[in-house]
Amino acid sequence: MALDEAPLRLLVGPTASGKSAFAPELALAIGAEIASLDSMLVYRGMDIGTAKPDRTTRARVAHHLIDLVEPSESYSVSRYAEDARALTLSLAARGSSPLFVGGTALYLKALTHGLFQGPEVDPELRAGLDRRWDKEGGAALHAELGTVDPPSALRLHPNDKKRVLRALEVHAQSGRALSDWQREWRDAGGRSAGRARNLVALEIDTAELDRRIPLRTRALLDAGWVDEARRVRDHGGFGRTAIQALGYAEVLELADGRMARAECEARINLRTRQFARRQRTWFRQFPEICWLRPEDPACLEKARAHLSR
RNA sequence: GCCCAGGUAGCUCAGUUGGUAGAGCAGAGGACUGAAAAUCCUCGUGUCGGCGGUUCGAUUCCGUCCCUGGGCA
Repeated sequence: MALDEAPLRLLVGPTASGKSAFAPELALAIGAEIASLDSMLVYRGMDIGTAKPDRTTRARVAHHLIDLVEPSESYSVSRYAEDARALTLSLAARGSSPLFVGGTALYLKALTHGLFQGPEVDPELRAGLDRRWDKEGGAALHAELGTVDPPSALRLHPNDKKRVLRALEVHAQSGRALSDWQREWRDAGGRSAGRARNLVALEIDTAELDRRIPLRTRALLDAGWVDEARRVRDHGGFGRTAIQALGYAEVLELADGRMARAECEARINLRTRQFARRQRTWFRQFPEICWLRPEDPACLEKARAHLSR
């Protein structure tokens, strides 16, 4: 179908690498609109802590896949894949196309490799498994997974609660092993596994990142992050996924006087650096990435050329 | 100046009844398909403060010196 023929164009990079500043220039240069590739920009009202692009920027270039749900709602990679697909179709219908920009590697993989058509989350089922994990212990549930889905049990560490529970959940819902779904998906080539894609990433030294992160944390706090976090909590609250946004838990402790400002900043800086490192690990899984340095005067031109291949 | 408690991994500390030491955190690497800014796994040689002494052997015992807290003057 037409959707799968259009090459994906993406700009990725670790947090604080300068994507937000660079993206509008690049989007204008290639005649695209920006589609966020970020699991935390989807929440309305979480603007400061997630460093969401501001109004001025969004007025210059249209930004999509931002502010999709309330923080109290759960969002997920499957919803993202659907939303991204719908957006691509609607842009195509008016002769435009998206430039995906962000740092959520799982969403990137969902875009490039697609998702198998398996069962969605069943909150009650999952809650029940969660209770069993606490009561019977992870080893017992991992052993149980070994009887219904040996490949997944082999692949997953017994302590990997999140994935062990998901694998059990998939089997309980569909009667099929998660590994079956995945194998079938791989064998079929995936819905868009072969889809052409042009991937550009911003490269930044860890020393420079270490310099920028504390400045960014301080700037976000000075811009009113504490009030924002309080506002979200007092109006609807944080859901299961939104509360995972880096720093909000710490900022709420600061708001309640349970943590000092200096400690709060230090803690957020630490977690941000660790996050950036995990992102680096992820991006190494995409050998086709064209790495560019933002300080290179020809960066924009190189990115434009790479995405226009 | 005297008394007490400490000085062990980048940080906070444990420990060795004398046979050259290990946790947490940090850091590095890895994994990752409906929670992903999440979650999980792997990786620990460091003059055990300095110098002497006792000993086959000292980080451990003894002496002395230095440093850091606290107390008394």
